[in-house]
Amino acid sequence: MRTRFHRLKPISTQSATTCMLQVLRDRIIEDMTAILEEWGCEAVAVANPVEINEYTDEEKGLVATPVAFQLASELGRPPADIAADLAAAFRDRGPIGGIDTIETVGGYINFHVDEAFTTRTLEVILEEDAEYGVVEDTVESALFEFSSPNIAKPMHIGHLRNTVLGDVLGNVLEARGYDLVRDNHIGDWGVQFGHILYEFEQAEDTDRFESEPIDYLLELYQRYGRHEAELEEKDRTDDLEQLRDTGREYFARLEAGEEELRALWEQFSEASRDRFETTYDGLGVDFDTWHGESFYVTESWTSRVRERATESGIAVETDDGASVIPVFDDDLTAVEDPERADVRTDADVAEDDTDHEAFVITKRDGTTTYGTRDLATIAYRVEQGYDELFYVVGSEQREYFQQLFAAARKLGYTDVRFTHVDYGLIDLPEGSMSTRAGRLITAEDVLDQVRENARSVVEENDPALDAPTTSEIADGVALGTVRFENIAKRRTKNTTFDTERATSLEGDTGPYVQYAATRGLNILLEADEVPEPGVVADQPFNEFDHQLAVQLARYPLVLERCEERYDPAPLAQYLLDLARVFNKLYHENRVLDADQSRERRLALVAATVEVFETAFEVTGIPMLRRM
RNA sequence: GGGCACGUAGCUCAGCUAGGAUCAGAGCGUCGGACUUCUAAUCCGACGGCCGUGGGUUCAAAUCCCACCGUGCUCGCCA
Repeated sequence: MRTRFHRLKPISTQSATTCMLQVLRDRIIEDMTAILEEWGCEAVAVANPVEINEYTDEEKGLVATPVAFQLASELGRPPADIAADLAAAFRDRGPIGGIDTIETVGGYINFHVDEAFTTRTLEVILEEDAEYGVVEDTVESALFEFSSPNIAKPMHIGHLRNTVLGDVLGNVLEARGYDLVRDNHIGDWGVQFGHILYEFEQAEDTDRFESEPIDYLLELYQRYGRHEAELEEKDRTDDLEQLRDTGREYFARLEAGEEELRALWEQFSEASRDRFETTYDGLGVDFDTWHGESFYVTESWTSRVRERATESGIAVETDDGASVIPVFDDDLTAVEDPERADVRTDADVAEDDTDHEAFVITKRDGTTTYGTRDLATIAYRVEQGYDELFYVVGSEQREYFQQLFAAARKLGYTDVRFTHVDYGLIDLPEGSMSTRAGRLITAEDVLDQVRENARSVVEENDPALDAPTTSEIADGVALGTVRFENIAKRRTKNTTFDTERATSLEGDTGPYVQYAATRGLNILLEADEVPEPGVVADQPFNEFDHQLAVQLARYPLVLERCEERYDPAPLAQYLLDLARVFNKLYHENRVLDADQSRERRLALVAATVEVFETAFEVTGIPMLRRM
């Protein structure tokens, strides 16, 4: 699915991407620093002295600085005067490549880019090809955990968001120089499997597992929930405890390795993984490893961290035989950061101390908890030698992860960086999702609905199209819709799921962006060859051409911003902008039959398609030949 | 109650990290225009907002600080 429809030959290979805007900004800052030093005002230097505007016009420069305002009180002169002097000083220092004129408007100093900037931008994109915006030197090796569905349950729209967000963010980090191992940390262990195993043994309809394994397992899970609820409702407290004990006992037997239960569990696990594979195929998502939680139990990592905790004295045994690591409030400062984290390495808890939480690593029945397995996972990953561990997990687990990281530091895992990439919850109009209550929308349901919507649009637009092509386009549009939808919002936002909106193909959506890219691609396919920007640089560009070139220049900065925020949303927003600007150009300008600008515009369109393709690879949005 | 997020047009959201200049933006919805042209899944226009509230910092605040209000999540020997 990540095929590129065309590939432009690289003219030269470059090790690192060139961001024209970055080059300009750095140069201007350099000059400005020198000037301010001459003036004796270097102390005024501020965090962000030079701004890059998204658009350029007659008045505003693409690059500008309001630094004169900051100097005004220092120098006791009006900003406009200072700006004029500064601009003159800039001019005296000689020309800046890519900058044409330096003008002032009030206290602003505007740097207007020239044609050489535009040409160079196009050249860089066409030369660097798929490497445009990419940082090639490896900065860090990291384990990147995302998706992580639970077996015996279907993937729902929450997993969908996690999976797409995680996959795209992973791509962003790789483009920014991270060496990632993607791990699907399957939720395949815990007392809930004791519950399911118990219900399975009680059930008389177990033959249904063969034909519809996931639905059946889900039903068993819900059955247990109903049994609990019934007893609770009737206030049969003793029976309820009895049921819970039994569930715990089944899990304890599973964890102890009882063969019969283990064999059943294997079947559950395998059926679930098969189903997940299908969903991931449809989404175009891949993992390097699928170590589930069970892996760390089976491979004795849980025992190892327990021993380590006990021997080092950071864990204490409670009266009823459980083992806990006390995590104090003070332990939680900057736990993610290996440089700044500072935790207590004893477990001396005064009788009435309340400034700590007990992080349980052995329950009183001897079994592991989610936390035990996560610590074991950290132990394993640290031994693998990663610099950083990423966790793409919902924000509802924020406090938990703080405690987990603190516990890991106490265990002596002090060199690795932890990053919890949290994101807002998705709930339904009727309330929060509940698998147990059957209140959920599955990922497959959403995909199917979008495919159906897409198919009917394709059939309406192009009734003569053959069936396979229709499906191919519909699938491509559906994937583009779902992937875009799940990354376009800032990740910290909560969302109430709206089926109509989430499956819509109109407005600020994936198909809008795909359509623009497809139009561009078709212009290229009509043209026989793409000229070199430098050779045709004397052909005229109008404002639409220039706006588009400016958008293209921004791309590397957008990727950088995505990395800084650990959020692909800025990239999605950028794609909307790029598509808008391109659509406008498409409407206003002719390319193939332009009088004087044909070749230069072809280079511009080629660069645009290149950026679309590169960004599509990052976001996993398919590039379509037609739609 | 403590902690963490979020609060911008009727609705869904950008913009906030690094405060700047018509910076109040997009989409949906509503109304009205544009296909003999490289695909109209497009484009253009109109309508629509004291940027939750109140203070503060600053030459300058949607953006930073404080307080408050509202919403969500969280504080399990669940995951």
